[in-house]
Amino acid sequence: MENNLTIYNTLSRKKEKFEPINPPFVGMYVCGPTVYGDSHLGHARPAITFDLLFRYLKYTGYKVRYVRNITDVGHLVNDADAGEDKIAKKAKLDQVEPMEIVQKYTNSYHKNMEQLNTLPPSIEPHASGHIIEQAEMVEEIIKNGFAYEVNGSVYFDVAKYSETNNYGKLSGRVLEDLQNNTRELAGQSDKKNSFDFALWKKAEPEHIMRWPSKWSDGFPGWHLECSVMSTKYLGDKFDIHGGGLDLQFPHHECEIAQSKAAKGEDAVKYWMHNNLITIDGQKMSKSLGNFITLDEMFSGENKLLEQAYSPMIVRFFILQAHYRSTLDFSNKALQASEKGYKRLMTAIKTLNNLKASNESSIEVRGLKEKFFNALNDDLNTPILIAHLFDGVKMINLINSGDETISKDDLAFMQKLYNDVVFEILGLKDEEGAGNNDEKLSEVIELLLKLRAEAKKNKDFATSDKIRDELKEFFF
RNA sequence: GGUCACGUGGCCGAGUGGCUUAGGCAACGGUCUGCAACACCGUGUACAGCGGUUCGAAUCCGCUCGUGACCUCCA
Repeated sequence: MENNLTIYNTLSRKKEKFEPINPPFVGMYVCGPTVYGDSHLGHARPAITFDLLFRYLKYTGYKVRYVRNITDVGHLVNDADAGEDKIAKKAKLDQVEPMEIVQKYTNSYHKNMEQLNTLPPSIEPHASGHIIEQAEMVEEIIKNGFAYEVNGSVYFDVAKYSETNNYGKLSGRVLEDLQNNTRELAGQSDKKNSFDFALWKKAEPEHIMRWPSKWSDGFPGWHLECSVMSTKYLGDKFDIHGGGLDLQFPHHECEIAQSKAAKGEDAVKYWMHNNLITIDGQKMSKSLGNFITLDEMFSGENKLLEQAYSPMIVRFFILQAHYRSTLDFSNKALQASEKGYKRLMTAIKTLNNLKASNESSIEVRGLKEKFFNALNDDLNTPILIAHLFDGVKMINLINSGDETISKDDLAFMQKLYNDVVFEILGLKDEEGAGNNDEKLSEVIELLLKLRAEAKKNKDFATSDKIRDELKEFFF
């Protein structure tokens, strides 16, 4: 499969040519959500970034298996050693079964992701469905001498691992620094070193989510599920592992260590990290409480929001920034995206109705190369979108009669825009007030037709009435 | 405190040595329109500060200031 894609590999801190291990197949694993709350704007970013990559690789012709997990075994609320299960905590509050929480928020995550027009992953494994495999990996790691058991819990021995491996190579951390800087946690710790991390945790009596194992009734460590489920479905070596920048350390660093300790070789070829969405320059996150849920974005029901922003506006907003840059949320920025997005959609409609001439007075073929060069440069969607607007200008000039386009060139443009905007960028036209009620939009069409007729007959009273009343209903 | 990023015009946001006046939004001027909205065309302002390297730096190096991320569950 031919491609000129380069992607930034966090491991090497450089852009590298993308060469699959096993073409035409591509294996891609992305860290999914912990399902204990509504998904927020921050969740949209990796979902859209890697949806774009998924779409583009498929468009190029690769057979892509995209795995994105659901974390539902409940990780700890606060610190590693003496916390409460996050999901169990929420369950107690709501007086429901933990798995009910899991189901509820998995459903809402799916709904939001569909609204954002992200394609469902090929496989969406749940951590709770892979307890046995996780226990097996713990055993492998113990057998290979990189883990130790204390009081029913099993910890990864980072110091031992570091004798023969470079712990910290992904995040650029140095073990000595970690030793000096890791905060002393309150309470006793069974760990040999503060930087060791749990592979299996013995559950305290009040801990609801628990599974039996040879070490204790407990639950798997937080980094283990990704190591296990990625290699289970993509093989011991696979192409791409993605996730948010905040997962780089310790989560992904630990994954690397676990996989290497268990299998003897690195599992991942390209590590990709999307940057965070900020609000007033600060990271938007659950712990800071400054997040806006996607449902709120779409409905406008949040104090920070001046209006509702439809899923495609959010998608376009995110695509207008490069995935490795921070993206600052503001109403102004969203509103700008809304206008830009509508302008693009209008132009595409115009393009589809354009009349061809005998020959083209402008050069349109060069656009394609510009579009794909941008995409190939580490998915530089802001540049791609800038070039899309170059084409928008051409389309409008042709439409106004200032330029002409040949039949072949027109067909070329139509296919190009359709492929790039809808298939690859995953945008879609949301006309009809975001309602997919076809009957309703037909009725509106009818009203608009009536208004046009009234205007034609200089019956402005009627036409203005239709306009104003429709406005009342937000159209 | 340690490690690592970043600082571009009114706002968002690309660009990493020499014509990209990137692009979007806003602003301004115009076209269209019964008025308006929409749509379309055209126009301006920039590279945090200081110093250095270079024929030439927004782009490389150093320092200063500012902001942020990670070091603890987090996308």
